[in-house]
Amino acid sequence: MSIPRILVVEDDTEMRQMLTRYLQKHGTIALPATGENDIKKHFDSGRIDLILLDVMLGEESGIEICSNIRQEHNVPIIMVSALSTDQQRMSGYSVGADDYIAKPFNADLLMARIKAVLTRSRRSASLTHRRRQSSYTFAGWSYDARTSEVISPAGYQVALSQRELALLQTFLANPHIPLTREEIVEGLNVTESAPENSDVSGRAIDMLVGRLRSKVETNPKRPQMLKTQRGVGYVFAVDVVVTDK
Amino acid sequence: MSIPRILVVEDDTEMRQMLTRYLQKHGTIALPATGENDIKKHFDSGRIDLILLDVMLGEESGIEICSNIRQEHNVPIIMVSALSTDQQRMSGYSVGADDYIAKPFNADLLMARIKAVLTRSRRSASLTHRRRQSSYTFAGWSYDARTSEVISPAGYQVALSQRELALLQTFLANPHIPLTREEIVEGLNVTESAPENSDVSGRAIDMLVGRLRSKVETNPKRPQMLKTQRGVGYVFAVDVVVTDK
DNA sequence: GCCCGCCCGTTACATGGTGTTACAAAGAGA
DNA sequence: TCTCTTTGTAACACCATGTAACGGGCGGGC
Repeated sequence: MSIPRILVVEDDTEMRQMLTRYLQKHGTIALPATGENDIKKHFDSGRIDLILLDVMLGEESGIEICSNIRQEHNVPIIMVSALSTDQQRMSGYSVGADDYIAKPFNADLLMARIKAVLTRSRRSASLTHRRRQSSYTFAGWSYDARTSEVISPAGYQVALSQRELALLQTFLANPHIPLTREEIVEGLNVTESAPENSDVSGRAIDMLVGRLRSKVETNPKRPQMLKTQRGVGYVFAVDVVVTDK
Repeated sequence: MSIPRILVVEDDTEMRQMLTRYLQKHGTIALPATGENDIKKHFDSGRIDLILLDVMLGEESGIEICSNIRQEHNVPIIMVSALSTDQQRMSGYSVGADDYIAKPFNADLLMARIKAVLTRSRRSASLTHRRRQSSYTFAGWSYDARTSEVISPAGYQVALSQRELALLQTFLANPHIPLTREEIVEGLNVTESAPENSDVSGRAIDMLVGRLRSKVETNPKRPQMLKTQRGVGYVFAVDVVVTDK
């Protein structure tokens, strides 16, 4: 892939300059924009790989802009905001943002998330899936990606940790496909928009799978869903129904 | 596919109305029915894509109705019931229900299952997208490739290792055909999505066959199914019935 | 700031699957 | 029947994986 072209939509001049400089220093092309009109111009004049969008743009609402962009383009969007309540986060995701980051943010964290989103969209066909507000059903279980709620066939809500959720999501995106441990790690890095989890060591995935099994398998000793492929990795061995909301 | 037409068989008026309204809101055509007579009328008057069938219908037994329908039509059936014990579930499946859901149920979950069943039946209609989701029957045994379950004639589930399963699958795909050890190794490499098992050494297949025999032959000393072709290899010497799901 | 609890990776050990080896048993041919 | 070859079987060893226990790190509450 060529150098990523990132559109920085931010009305505060200082902030905008800071961001563009930072992005350029990190090997990307940063295109400054202040509002919806600018965005359109940039779209007309060339490829855009990602949009960094401030939620509060004086007059205009970032949320609305995000929603508009989404209707026309399939470009990844990261929302940036001083507001970080779940409420805000929700409305960001609900209009199709791929990630959401709160001000003030650590610059390196931002870079990591940008990388994650770019990687994700590059391979969205294979390992990963867009983070949409889908809900999944599998073997009587249901998982709502929006609320991260996991419901057992008996109707109980099961509490999974973040990492376990990310693992589950990775499997749900690749049912019936044997995944190597490396692929799973990649999947986790993409699903969680956390700073690149180096995670080089060996058995961590095994542990994680074990812990997920203990929570979602009826009989963890004889797993029905999270099956081991000896010498390969793991497979999610049940059908998954995805319901877009 | 056109809009799915779903027959809702439920004697409780409130429940029936609730269900039909919900289904209609989700893009399906819901046809209300209260008993077996209604069902027949609907079958005569048009296409039915799926039946949602309450187990407890006052006088009539849903199980019986299900069984009757199955004898005449090949329509998918989802049983709905307040009883969710495994006992009940079993008798539901044993008369041919495609799924079983317990009251009270989450409406979205129900919708997801409906979608799953409809997708499944659509898939089986088109020859192209057939995965190896077949189930096999041979000499009283059954093997479900989807769940990898092997059931003995007596009804016991037999646990086979991955390699043994792959071997069984290889034989099931080539009944009555003598296979050399090399051909079997190839078959295993195809069946298992494992890294090319070089498997150069000699006797491994013999061992594998031996182990499979010890699990599926009544008298492993005098094998009836996995017969040895001296100087050649092995044959799977019973008829196999393949049932696509 | 301190303490507590949770997440999660690490480590060490247990378990189990699978190929190898060795030897016994069964066939085939002389 | 004797002998050679092929196959069956049990014991073993190796390695991938399962699992329990530990501990560092981090965030929340006081």
